[in-house]
Amino acid sequence: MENRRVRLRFAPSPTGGLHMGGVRTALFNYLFAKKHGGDFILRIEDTDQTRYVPGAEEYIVEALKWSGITLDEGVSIGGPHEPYRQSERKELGIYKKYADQLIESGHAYYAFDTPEELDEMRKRLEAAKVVAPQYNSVTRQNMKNSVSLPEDEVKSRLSAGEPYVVRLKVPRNEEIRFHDIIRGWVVVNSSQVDDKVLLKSDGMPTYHLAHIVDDILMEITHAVRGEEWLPSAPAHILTYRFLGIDEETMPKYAHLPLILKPDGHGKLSKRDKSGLPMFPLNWSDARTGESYVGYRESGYFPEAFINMLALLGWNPGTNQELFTMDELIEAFTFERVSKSGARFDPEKTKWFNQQYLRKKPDAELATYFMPELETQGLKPDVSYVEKVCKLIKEKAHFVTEFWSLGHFFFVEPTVFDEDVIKKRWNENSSKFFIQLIANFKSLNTFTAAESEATFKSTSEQTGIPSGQVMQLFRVMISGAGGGPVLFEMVELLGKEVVIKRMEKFLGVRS
RNA sequence: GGCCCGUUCGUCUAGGGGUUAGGACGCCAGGUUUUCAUCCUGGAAACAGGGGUUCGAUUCCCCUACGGGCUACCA
Repeated sequence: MENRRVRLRFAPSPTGGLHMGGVRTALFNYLFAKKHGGDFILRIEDTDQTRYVPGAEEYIVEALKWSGITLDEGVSIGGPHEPYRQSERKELGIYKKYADQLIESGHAYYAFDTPEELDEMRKRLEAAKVVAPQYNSVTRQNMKNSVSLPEDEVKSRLSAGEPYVVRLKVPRNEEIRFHDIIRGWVVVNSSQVDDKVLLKSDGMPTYHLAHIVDDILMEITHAVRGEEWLPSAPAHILTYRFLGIDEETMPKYAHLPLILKPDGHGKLSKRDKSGLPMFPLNWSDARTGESYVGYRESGYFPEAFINMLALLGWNPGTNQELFTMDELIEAFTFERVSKSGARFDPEKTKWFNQQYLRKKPDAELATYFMPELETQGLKPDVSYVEKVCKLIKEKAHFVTEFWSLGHFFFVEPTVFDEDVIKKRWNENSSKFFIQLIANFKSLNTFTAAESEATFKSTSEQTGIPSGQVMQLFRVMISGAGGGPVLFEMVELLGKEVVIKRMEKFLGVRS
């Protein structure tokens, strides 16, 4: 074990868009693999034909790519353990072979019960107030399977082609102990574990068999998954044992705490009242026709999204909160993953994005802003857009806010903040601004410092305090009462534009 | 119902037998920016409850409560 290459997999089932909880699971797998110089693998667990959703697999691949989680092996890129899709592996007879092995060694058995009979059994047990109504070492005796039925009947049913499932033969009363990297020792009595279906009647394996077989074959060293798997982990441990795989060789398990809804109760669902995206990318479900917004389309940077996710249920033990992917890889350990579920905070999520927005070079920001400007029918000079970005990025949380924050850098404002005008405008105002226009006109250069100095001197000259007119000035040239640093904004707009807007405003108002 | 997992400010969390229980988001106040935002400073804000163990428990143990998960031929 110690000298084996570290290999982790993310193994989602393509039953819909990958939601953010899934991305976090992928991320923790990825971080650990990379920290230990190992491999990160994407395997698709599409063993449930009835829940397959077209496009889901492609979505998963794209979402991981956008998130900056790169694959070493798996669906979409291939690798030495192909195929990476369980439906295809099933065709190879891989799972059947292991199921047969378990039957031969007496650790699994055939069961011929119909869904109706199973249903009936559960109802009967419930009516009898049985504490744990399940298919297990006790109840299997009364069902139709190769444990309860005479051998020749089993043979004839089998040869008649009667549908069957293969079930794990869980022992009666045995203590199952296993070590979880996050939770420590977990002890469960085998009487709490039911005889899980390993192979379904359509020949497909269930998750319980498939993930184990594939983890063995793909030489997975650590199985990291959500807490919802904790109750079935004892069955998985048992299966490894029955397959003759010792504790040292089987993957180490780590069960991650769940991500909880930002408001209300329960684990994260597909849609949330908070209005925050639950998916990394936009997702429209071909099956249900429903669509969901993504973080990407809502203007989040993948770095911010990942950073936020990483800190949900994990912390570095220091005060550092902003991490690049490389820093996360460096700092990540399972010991610092918390045991309790984490509810995520929409406000903090926005804050992360803001932090990244500020760090981005203006030139990069401009490339994000440019397409928006083009859809507005504008063809501005790139260097001008960069300067605009420099000024407005301090005000924004998202690039998607740039247009509403900075449209006046490109087009004349048409709406003006009437509240500010009502509050500040008086009989002195036009006097001040007429003088200001005259003073501006005499300026040869129009830097922020010069326009500001001129503004002040005009205030002295007219005896009108600048506090009374400054915000009005802002409204005149931008329409809004708030915005970027005023005189920087003035410089960028330029003398001609500023004067023109002031004159126009005064013309209309007075 | 049963089983499993969990429980530190509103939220994410650090800490750990003796601490002024630390940080971040958000919130509030003051300062800067003669405006807004930014920024700076400060503030309010937490160990679920009850029993033990101990000189001393938020920290260790037990119980209760609460929260979450699972309880399919779904993953």
